[in-house]
Parts: sequence; C-alpha cells; structure tokens
Amino acid sequence: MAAIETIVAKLKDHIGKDVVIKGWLYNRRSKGKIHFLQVRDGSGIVQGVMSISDVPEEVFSLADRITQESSIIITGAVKEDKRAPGGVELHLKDLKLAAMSEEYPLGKKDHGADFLLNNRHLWLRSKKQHAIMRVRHAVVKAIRDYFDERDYTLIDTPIFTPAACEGTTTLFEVGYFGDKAYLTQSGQLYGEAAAMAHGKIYCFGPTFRAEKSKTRRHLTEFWMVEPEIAFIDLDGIMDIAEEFVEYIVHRTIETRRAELEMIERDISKLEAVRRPFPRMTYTEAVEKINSLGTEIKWGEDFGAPQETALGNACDKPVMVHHWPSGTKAFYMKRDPNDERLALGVDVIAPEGYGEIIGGAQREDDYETLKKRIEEHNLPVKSFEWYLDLRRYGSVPHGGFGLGVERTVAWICGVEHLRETIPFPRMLYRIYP
RNA sequence: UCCUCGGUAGCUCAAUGGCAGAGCGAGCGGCUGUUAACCGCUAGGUUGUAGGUUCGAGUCCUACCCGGGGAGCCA
Repeated sequence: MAAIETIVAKLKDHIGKDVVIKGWLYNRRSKGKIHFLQVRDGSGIVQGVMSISDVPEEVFSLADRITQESSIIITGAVKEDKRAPGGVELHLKDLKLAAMSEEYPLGKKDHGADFLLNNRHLWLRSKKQHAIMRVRHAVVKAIRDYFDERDYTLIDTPIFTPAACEGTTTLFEVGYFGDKAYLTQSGQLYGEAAAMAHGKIYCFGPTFRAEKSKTRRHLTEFWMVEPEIAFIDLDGIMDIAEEFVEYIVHRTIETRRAELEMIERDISKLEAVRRPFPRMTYTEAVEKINSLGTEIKWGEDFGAPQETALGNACDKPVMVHHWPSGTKAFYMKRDPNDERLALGVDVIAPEGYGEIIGGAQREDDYETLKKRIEEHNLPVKSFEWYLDLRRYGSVPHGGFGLGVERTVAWICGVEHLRETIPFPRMLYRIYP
C-alpha cells in the first residue's frame, strides 16, 4: 500500500494508513532508542515516533542528527494516541532530509521584542504567530464576505495621492517624476466618488501614517477597510458598523476557534459581542468618563486613557457619536440642530484596544463644504474633483473606516499591533 | 519631540564598588513514551560607545548610540 501524501490538519482522515508529510522539524525529544520528532507543515504540528527497531540504522541516526527547523519528508502510519499532542501521531517508517538547518536563532525560551522583530521572518514560524496570522486571514475574509454578500462593489483606491487631505505632517512624501506625491492615509475621498457611481462600495488596502508614534497601538503602515454608502445618514452608518463588527467577531470565532484557544483568548468575551452595542453622544461619554474617574473636558478629543476607561466599562464595543466639530475632519457634516457638533461616530473596542472604527456622515452641500476646505487652509484647487461630487447630484452619504490590525489585536487579545501584521512597519523599524 | 525603563555569552536573565554566573541553545556521551523531556561533561565574554571618579567599575558620574513602554496624534 503506497503512502498517501497529506497535511497534518487532515491526518485524522487517514487513521491506520501510511502517509507522507513534508515539513520542518519543530522540536525533537530523543530517548536513546526512541525519537519523538515534532514536525510542523504549516497546517499543524504532528509528533512522529521513531523506534530503533522500526527503521534502518542510518534513518535512526539521521533522526538523531537533524537540527531544529531542518526541512524533512517523513513517512509513517497514523495512529490515535492520547499521549500525543493533537490526538494522533505518526509511527515513522522513513525520514528523508531536504536540507539541514543551521543553528536556529529562535529558542524554546522567551525572547525580547527587539530580537523577535529583527527575526520576524523566522518568528512567523512559531505557534502563536502562526495562529494570529490565521485569525487575521479569517478577519479579512469576514470583512470581504460581509460586503460581498450585501451588494457592495469593491473599489480599489490609489496609494499614491496628489495632495494632503488631512494635513501633511502625518503623510509620507515620495518623489513622483520630479513632483511630489504622498502615500495614502485613507481611501475615503475616492470612496465617496465611487459611491456616487455604484451606490455602495468598499475599499480595502494598506494606508500610511508618518506619525512619530511609538506605542503598541500604532504602525506606520496598516490595513483599513472603508465602506461608503450613498443615501444614508449617521444612524444608518451606525447600524451598519454595529452589524459589521458583530459579523466579523462571530465569523472569526466559528472558523478559528482552535487558534483562539491556542493563544489563550477568553472566547466568552468575544461571544458576548452581540447587538445592540451601547450608543452614547460625545457629551454623554464625557460625563461617563468623568464619573469613572478619568478626567476630560468637553471639547477635547479622547486620548488613550479616556478610550480605555470607556471601553473597560462595557463588555461590548461602544459607539460614541455627535463629536465636537473641532476634533473632527473638514468633510464631516455638522449637526443641523447644533453647529458645534459633527455627525461622526467612533467605535471603541472593549478591554482597552481603543478606537477600531471612525466614521461619519459627509458634508453634502457644495457651499458649506467649500467653506470648510477654506477654513482648514486646504488648497481648494486640489479638491475641485471632490467638490464636483456635490455639484453633480449630491446626496446624503457616509461611511467609516475599520483598522484591521486593531481589530485582529482585540479579537486575539494580543498586546501589540506588531504581532497582527506579517511584517510590521514601525517608527525607525523597517527590517526585515 | 517629550517623559520613563533598559543595554552583561547566540537567546533570556543574575552578579552589596571586590574572582563575570545560571537556564536555554550548540558540541560530546547516556536513556524505548518524551510533552519547553531528563541526567553528565565541554566550549562560549573588549559587560552598547567614549571619557571620568576610585586602590579597584558590569555596578557610581557625564555625554552619545541603540532598544522597550508611554504622552501627543490617530485606525
């Protein structure tokens, strides 16, 4: 009977049969006349048991010599065994070496952040990082499925942009054939144009912020998904944001429970994320935060301590709306009942993960928007195309942006955003 | 940019101003059910850099470099 080539994740379908697995040696525990080889293949880790009596002498001695992370091809019979991590193990009949690994830098014990980041290309192989990347994939897929199932059109917005939309200090400037261009910090303005063409759209891609932020909640390159919808008001936007976040969390629990358990996430906290989410106006939120013992004056934007205090006070994401206009961008529509307020909403994640969504109803009146651009000292000429959207069939519209890394960090319960993206770009760190 | 903590073996960390050490990893040997296996042995150091104080500095002082965490700003 020829051995079947398969992957570790599917071993339970082959109990009693001979299989071939291609992978890397994760760890070895040898006991004289028996070797226990932990082999990872990307889909999982399986223990291969090699007894000296079952294999030729040269195979047994090869198993004794191979180093951690050497690439190997193993053949063996699949056996259920309670003693094996994962429930099944392989009784090895053959072992072939693809390439012997040099001394592997990452050991079994803890490492520091600097060392791990310098070895990010190898760190990705470790169990926790592997699990986080799979959760990230599930989150991204949930995001796409949510919009695709609801008749949104995916619109890819440009990464090179001609001018600043929210001030130049936080933009990366690049040369562009003798001219200047900037890396995008949001696809929103282009998304608005696309929404006037398609009704409901989303853009999804990397965004760049040149903020000199050196905290666990910041990256200079991060991914953001931004839906934009025509004929909608702030309440409608909040309804969508709420349903969207609930959908992402529960789809991820469904498809990645094993990974969340592996990284020891308290899944019950995620299961509690069900609509409706608490909604409060900015003014109500300020009162609440002050009553919780964290100080804030009306008119100030929330800092990390305020977000954390508010987020910790609830076991669901909190939606804060009707912000003082001074804290928000020029394109947000003002509250018709109170000019001091902007029709914006922030969604703050529980457990101190901070703002995961920022959204708003956009200003749809031509004259008002033009006035705002001038008030913000932005070059009106650069925004003529954007003003055109108000000249030619303007409608109430809006949307929001969700930060993928902050969402993944929250769902995984990991401290630092650097672990939620394969190759993090951070202040003063762009290797590997 | 500011505040704060740190930099000692490949990695993680110890060392009252007085002989620079352990665990892991590596090498060698032992062990037929190990779970970050275990046991024995071996190798491995310009203590971030430059200066200073001192009989004597990893330890105290000054400057600089690098990194972590945080503030501001934000997803």
